[in-house]
Amino acid sequence: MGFDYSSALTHLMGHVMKLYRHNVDLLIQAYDVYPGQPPLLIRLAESDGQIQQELARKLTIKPATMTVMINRMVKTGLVERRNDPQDQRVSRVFLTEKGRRAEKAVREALREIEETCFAHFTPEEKVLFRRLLLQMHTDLEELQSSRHASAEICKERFE
Amino acid sequence: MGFDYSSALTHLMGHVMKLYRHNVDLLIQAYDVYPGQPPLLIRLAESDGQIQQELARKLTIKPATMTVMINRMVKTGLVERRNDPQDQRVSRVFLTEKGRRAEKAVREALREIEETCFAHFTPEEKVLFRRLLLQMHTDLEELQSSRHASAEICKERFE
DNA sequence: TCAATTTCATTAGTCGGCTAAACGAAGGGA
DNA sequence: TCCCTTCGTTTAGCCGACTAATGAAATTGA
Repeated sequence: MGFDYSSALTHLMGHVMKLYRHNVDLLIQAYDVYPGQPPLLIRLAESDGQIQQELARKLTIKPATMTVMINRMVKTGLVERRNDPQDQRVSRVFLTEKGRRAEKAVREALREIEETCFAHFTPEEKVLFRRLLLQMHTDLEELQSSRHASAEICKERFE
Repeated sequence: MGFDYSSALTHLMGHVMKLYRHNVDLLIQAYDVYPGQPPLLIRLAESDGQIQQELARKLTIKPATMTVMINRMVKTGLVERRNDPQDQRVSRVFLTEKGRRAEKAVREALREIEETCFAHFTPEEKVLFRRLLLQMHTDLEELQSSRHASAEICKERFE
């Protein structure tokens, strides 16, 4: 009973993340970059010509999502696909010149927003904040895998 | 330059929120409830028969999004629309019996996950965590409105 | 060598969010 | 009264994420 969702910390956290994303959007749309694309641009700038599966793994999204995202970014001219002569299954993704320029601007925008977000945090608070987030992450993964495990047991029972 | 997006706190925070949402999904899908719907169910349980605009305001989503969400929930039998005899423009939204049962289960699931998230936080850490999130929220809103203001000035200059 | 399996990518269909434009009802002013 | 505006909702179309099913190339094994 007495669980007040409105005052939950996760609720507040989701709210802040939404506001964060909105701020990012406002700053990047001038470069033909859409909200989900900054991480991909940044990963490509770190290492051009990666294959889609690897990129999907790094962004923690599914390969199918990556395919669609890249299609759109090809259309807006930020990236291009090239076939790998060694393996015809894979396609390697490269930044175009426009993509390279966009990446610089977008990373600068992210830096600026990051700075704003934590402008009033003391160094100790930032360290603590990170530790708390990592703690949440650990416990959520634990919860997920424990549920997964019990589902497996259920499955076994029916086989 | 030296902005390493991968080690940004916002990046970590987004990652944790994604994991959170995934955990929620796993627990609620048994009740025909989809990821965005729990907040709506909970708001309706607090006060049945609200109009869509009011609900959209409370969930901080756009009325158009609310229309589509409610269409789906009507289809899965969680809620129903009724016309307001006083004002033919609005439609009031009510929980069905199934919706009421789902709301109870979903809120319990959210409570459980919330508990897991913060199981290893001391009371002081929870208080601090909330304060830090609110600080971020304040600064992000400030950033957004300042940019809005400068955009207005730009606009004026061209008129 | 050739069939079976694995692997990477794509397509189709769904949900959640948005904007822009349209539509219908309610209200207000001349 | 009638037109104009405002207001709530809806529709269409886009991006981001997912799953499930399919396609096509590479690899494995008999």
